[in-house]
Amino acid sequence: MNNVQEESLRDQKKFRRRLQIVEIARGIISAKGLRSLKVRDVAEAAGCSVGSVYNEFGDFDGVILTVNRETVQALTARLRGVPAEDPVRQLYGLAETYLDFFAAHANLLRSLFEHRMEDDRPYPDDILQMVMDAFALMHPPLVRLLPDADDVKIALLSRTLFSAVHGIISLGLEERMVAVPPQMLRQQIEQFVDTHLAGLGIAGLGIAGLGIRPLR
Amino acid sequence: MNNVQEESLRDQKKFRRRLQIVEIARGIISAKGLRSLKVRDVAEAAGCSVGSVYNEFGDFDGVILTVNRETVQALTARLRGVPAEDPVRQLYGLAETYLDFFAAHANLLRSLFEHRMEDDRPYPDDILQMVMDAFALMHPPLVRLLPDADDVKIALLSRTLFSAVHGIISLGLEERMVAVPPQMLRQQIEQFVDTHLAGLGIAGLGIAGLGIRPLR
DNA sequence: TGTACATCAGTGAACGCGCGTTCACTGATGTAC
DNA sequence: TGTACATCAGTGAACGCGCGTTCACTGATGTAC
Repeated sequence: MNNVQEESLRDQKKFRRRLQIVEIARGIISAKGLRSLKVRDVAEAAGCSVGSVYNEFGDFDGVILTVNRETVQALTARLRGVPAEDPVRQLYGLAETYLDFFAAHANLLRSLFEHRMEDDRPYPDDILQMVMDAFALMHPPLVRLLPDADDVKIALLSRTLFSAVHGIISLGLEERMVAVPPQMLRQQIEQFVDTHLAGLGIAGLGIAGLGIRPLR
Repeated sequence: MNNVQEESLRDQKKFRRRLQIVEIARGIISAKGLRSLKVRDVAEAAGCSVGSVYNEFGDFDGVILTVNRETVQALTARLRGVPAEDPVRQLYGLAETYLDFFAAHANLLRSLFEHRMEDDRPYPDDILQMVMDAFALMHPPLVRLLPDADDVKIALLSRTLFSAVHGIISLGLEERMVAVPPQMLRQQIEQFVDTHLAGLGIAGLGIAGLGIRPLR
């Protein structure tokens, strides 16, 4: 018996179960949407009782928030992987990576943005912070492209770009109000970034034009 | 007794009750959000029984959809009121009017965009059509500004602009993920339109700049 | 190594509540004569 | 105008179901000696 902190058999099982529950919950949200997530379904699919879910997560919101937390983390990891050599390409890359991630995990992203807590409890700060950090990834390339702009303006611009791109993608993928065929979304996003950068006085990559070359 | 189609006393009462129910429901959605709308509350506040609500609307979705329908109608009316003399000013006007309407009726707009039907029944076509018509109001000014662009490109551009502005406003008003102080939202929208029009090669109004004049 | 006791995760039936929906009944309004 | 009957909106208690949550109990794992 060594004294190094070691996981007991109990703790290992508990940990595996926890992972299992989260995995199942994520699968259900991803496939059928947050509104279709039920404790009983999770418990059954995870091969345990509903009590165990409560044992591990306190309440059902705990499960949802864990999934959402991991969703931001995965998104952030993907965004961090965008090459940063060229700031213009980086901005395109961030937008396209967001699109790809959103398209692949639409219901997970919706869960992240739409989940409301019970009885007005506040949304966990760490998750909000991670979302902020994620779109702060636009700051460095923007600073490089607009060396004269101060921090406040960069921050505002990055919020604008994020919200705009988010709006185009989320309404676009919904296919309800704004009927854009999914295969055109990428083109639409590229066009958007192109035009917006041009408006900032930055020459874009000129992809998928309107027949109008920005800053020709 | 004349034969001209006249409303019976019964019909009048029925009609007033219907208006009353819709009015109450709108008030509740607007004040507390769609999720807080309950048949019993509506009936009590309207001074009738829950049965009457069902009598008039078939099911509860019927009430919600009626409110949503009137929301798009009100929005469209406001957007049609934007002066059309100058196409550039018209585009700014449409964006700002949308912002004002959204800010004043945030929960009604959210109800319009977020409401999902029970058991996958399709969302009523007339409402979807009205939303499409609303943002098709951008077409004429865009056509005037970009006479060389074909219809498809104009349509795509208007969808992009609508989604982007919608994203900026809806995330902005939510104050959760994207913490923009409400009084800055107007400035943010103006800046966005400014920059995007500049990117399209159109001189904007140059409001609220980044310290960078588009197409200087 | 073995035994006795302590701990604590796991269990799932039962609880409780919210809430949309129904339906047999009532009574006001409309119609016929 | 009055009376008798028909119609149909209005009523609200009761239904039914979904679903998050609890809790007394079980049994596996850990600890002490």
